Amino acid sequence: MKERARFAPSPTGPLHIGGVRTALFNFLIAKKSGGDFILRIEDTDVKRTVPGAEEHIINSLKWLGIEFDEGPIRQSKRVSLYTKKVKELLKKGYAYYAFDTQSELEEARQKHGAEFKYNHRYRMELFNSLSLDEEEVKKRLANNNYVVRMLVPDNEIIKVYDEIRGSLSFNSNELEDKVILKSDGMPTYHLANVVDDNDMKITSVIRGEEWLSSLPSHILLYNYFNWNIPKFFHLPLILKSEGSGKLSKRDAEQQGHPIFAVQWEDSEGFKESGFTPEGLINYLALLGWSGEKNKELYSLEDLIKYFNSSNINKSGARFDYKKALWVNHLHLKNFEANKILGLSDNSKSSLSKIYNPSQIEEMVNLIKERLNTVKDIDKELSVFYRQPKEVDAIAVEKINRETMFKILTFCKLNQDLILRSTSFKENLMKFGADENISFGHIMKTLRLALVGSLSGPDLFKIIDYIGAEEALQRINNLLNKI
RNA sequence: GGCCCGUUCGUCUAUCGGUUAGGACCUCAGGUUUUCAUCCUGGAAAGAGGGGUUCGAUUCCCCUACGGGCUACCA
Repeated sequence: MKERARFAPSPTGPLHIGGVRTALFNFLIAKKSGGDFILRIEDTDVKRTVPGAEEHIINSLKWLGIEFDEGPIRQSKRVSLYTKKVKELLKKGYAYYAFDTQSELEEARQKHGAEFKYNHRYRMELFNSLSLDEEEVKKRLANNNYVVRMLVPDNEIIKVYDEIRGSLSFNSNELEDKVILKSDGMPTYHLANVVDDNDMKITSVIRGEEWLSSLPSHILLYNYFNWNIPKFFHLPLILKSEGSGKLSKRDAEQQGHPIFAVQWEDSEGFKESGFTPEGLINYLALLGWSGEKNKELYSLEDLIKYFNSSNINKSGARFDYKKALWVNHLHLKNFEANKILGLSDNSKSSLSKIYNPSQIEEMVNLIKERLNTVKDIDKELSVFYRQPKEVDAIAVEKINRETMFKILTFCKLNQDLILRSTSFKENLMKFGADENISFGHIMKTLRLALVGSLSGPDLFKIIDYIGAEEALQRINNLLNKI
């Protein structure tokens, strides 16, 4: 069966990785069946709508390659549909008007304590079209300041089924007569969500676990409308990496990792931190889902192929930045040289000024396996087109200046050795033996001269690419510094 | 507080009643390497607790504990 799934964020803030994972699972379930993935913007809360948030959500999905087949569909443009449906419920007696002010509700909560619920137990004590006489209702309705609440039956067992958790049941006494139409004329999530999912023929509702407790209310609504009930998947939450609770922007910042897919205001996203969409998606898929045995590397296509909703986990998963980086590394080192180059305009243009395409490809292949993030690309490739800006001072001290001086001077005085690079290594070894200097120190010194630090790809290959003259110049530079 | 969901190495997870409880990240020890990284080998590391059911429970049931979510005219 072809599934229709939707990602339905509200534009009250930027898209964080919890949302990304929800979007991803929706996308995967839809695509796995050859069906459609829809983006619906749930902008029914006018006050909380954040300018730019919708754009951020769309840009994030675009960067990630999670393409939607329909949308974005904005709920704010569909208000007449919702009011129509509310009228239907009103007419059938499944909903009623309520006039209670905030302070009246507050008073009731004070009076009855934590157990207060706007349902059969207290609704007749409050101000609504069920408790008030017809005259009064008419009068209050004329003021145009009311909400509509759904009528929850008293003491009924509501059975629901969640694809991840199995069958669940709730007693309707625990439910509230939830507001479905607000006094500003906008629907609440509960109503708009059910109406839209039905209207858009959504077959699988895949959302975060925070919605599980309102599922029975939604089921009630489906029944009131006499609609088919879709499949529900309530995804486990992504928890903060340390401490308790679900991941938030604050914790992410405290623990030193991004939380948004792409940059939002002054907060760097995964993109800016050097993640590839492939890496982020792969890691997020593994957070709450287990794939093939012993398979850790998945492209988006792989995920579509292997995804199996029965392997979605039940419990919340802690976000582990180190593992996320490792997964990202896995992708980066498997990328084609050209793709890696495409991720860094800076290196691409700098290299192409000096080298031919096949040389560049070899260089990229040389540094590929050293990459954890996209940022590392420049770091690793820069030795090929730029002299080191500064030299690792601690390393210099470790090796000992005098020794370094000897080594560098030897290179300077024997330039022809470098120019005839085939025997360079042998000569260096011989020099080391004569002067009683370890080969390790010689190599480290040369590396400091050429790269500026102690890490990097094969030294002799670097010399091959940058050429003897450039190498000598860098050796001279260091000689002048120490 | 109430309702709901969950609980296997530090972390992500495998196991669909019988396993030396497997893998990955992290970590530690070796090896390869001119360094770092990669890579390879190996080690340490787990069934929350208590009751049942069963010949046999990590697995099924119950209780407790702990964790999470919800408890708005927010989504």
